[in-house]
Amino acid sequence: MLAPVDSNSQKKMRMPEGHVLHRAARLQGKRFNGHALSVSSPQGRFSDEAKQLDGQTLETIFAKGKHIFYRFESDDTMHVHLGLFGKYRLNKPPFPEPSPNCRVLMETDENQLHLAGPNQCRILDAGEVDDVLARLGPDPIINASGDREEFISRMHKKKVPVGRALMDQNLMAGVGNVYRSELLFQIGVHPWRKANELDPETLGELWDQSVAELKAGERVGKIVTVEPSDVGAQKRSELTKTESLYAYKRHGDPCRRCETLIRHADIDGRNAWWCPTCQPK
DNA sequence: GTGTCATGCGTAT
DNA sequence: TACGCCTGACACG
Repeated sequence: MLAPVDSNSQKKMRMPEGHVLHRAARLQGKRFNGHALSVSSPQGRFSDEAKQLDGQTLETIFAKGKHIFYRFESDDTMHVHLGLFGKYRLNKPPFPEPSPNCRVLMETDENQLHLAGPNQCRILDAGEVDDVLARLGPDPIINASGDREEFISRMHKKKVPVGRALMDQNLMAGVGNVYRSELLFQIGVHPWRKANELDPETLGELWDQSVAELKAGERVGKIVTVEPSDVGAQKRSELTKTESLYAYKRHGDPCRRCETLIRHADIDGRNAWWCPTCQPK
């Protein structure tokens, strides 16, 4: 079981939009599903709950939107929402010391999961899990049968800017501030266009683009929306860090397609970015 | 060292 | 609309 020192990679997962949680569920599930876990809370804020879970077998990990659920053999389910700051680390032996703010530490002999800074971390029963899931709109990474139509239907009733609607987790679960700007750029829609004034084809295109981009983000572990040809590259893997996005945080920089300067403005307290030429009002 | 900002969201006013 | 909550990176003096 001895591992070379440099293989103890601390896989930090950032950017807590939906793709991060689905990726976390997949990667963590491979390591922990079906195992009896040692569970503790070095920080102390989850101590009672950790005792309740300690020694139980984890049955499954699943995600919807930005929420992730760990169902144990007792049917107790740990529910985590990372918020802005929450971070996971997956460690291999020899395990590092947990940081003082480590809310939850889950271990087998082979793997350690370190969770710090979550917005929410609590144990739910089956009914409470259903309540959380029911609050969430269709998730493009799950993309279940009928979700596309459901999304179009929900959006079509909203007389609010589409830039606001996209952040409403009840309309579509998993999109955050980065994907909001990127998806609207990709389909050429200005963030202030009213959701209910977009035609069904455009809303369908928005759903399809969300499916494609969030699934790609889940696979790669980061948000990369730029088509390589728009920056003179051959494939996405050749893009540098600063080349990966079209609009997000690029105000004052030229659009990658038309060179118009990217603009930004506050929508409900969060910045949104767009190209005034590619996304006409 | 201090202040600010951030890829989120719930509650109070 | 404001605030509180969770934390870390960065700019600034």
